[in-house]
Amino acid sequence: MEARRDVFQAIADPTRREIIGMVAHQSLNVNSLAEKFDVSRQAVSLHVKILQECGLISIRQQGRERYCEAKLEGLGEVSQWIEQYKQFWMDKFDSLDKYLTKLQSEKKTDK
Amino acid sequence: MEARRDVFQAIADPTRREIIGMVAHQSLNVNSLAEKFDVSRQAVSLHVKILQECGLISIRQQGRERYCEAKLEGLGEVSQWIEQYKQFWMDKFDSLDKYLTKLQSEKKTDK
DNA sequence: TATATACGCAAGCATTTACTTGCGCAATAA
DNA sequence: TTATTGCGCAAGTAAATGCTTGCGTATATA
Repeated sequence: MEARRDVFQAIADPTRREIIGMVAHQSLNVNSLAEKFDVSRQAVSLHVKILQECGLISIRQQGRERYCEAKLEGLGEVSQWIEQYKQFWMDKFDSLDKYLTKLQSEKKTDK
Repeated sequence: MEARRDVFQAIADPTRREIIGMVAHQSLNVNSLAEKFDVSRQAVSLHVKILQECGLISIRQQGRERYCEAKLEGLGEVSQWIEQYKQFWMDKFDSLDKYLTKLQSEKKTDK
């Protein structure tokens, strides 16, 4: 698990996306983050490390605790990539809202 | 290689992102797509299959050829996910342009 | 100072991934 | 009809991924 990962890879994992979501609202140290998941602290710790390496979060050491803070700008690369295609499909739907509504109704099958 | 993949996973692979990029401009059959890459036709064929399963491209069978057409709406899920965080970091940069410029200069180290 | 807490490092393991090669089959061209 | 071409379906393989279980080490707390 030592390959150089990029942001696209980082957000491919649902657990990591969740971590980003949680940290986006408030900084959390590794342990309290780990408590929210079913996997071990180690597993979460590793996800955190990966996210950090990709520049999606930063760590603020405070005593023996390490607080994770979201660096959402790191998503810019993905945003940019998506953006270039957005217009292509937006035309077909006239408006984003229309599209989102559609997406929402399709998503009802998930989870 | 049989797990149910989602869109985030699909675009995590650079080859698949390239395929999307190519197909976004014009439909291409599997073989002409494969010619553009260093990997075997089979490998590309598999990527195509994955992209299709994730709803990012659709296949139009025409004789013995299978044309891949981009279904960029499939990126909506990712777009939506990114969008929710975009405001968070946009504030810090005032404008998208400013941000993109920054990203660009950082990217000079890549490839 | 002794003990508990927060974490990272590292080794081990089952899957998944990305590819490859070989084979078979239907559609087209000779 | 007989090659040839386009492509999917395995089967096999090396590497990557996600996770776990020890173990070690600072930093707090009793």
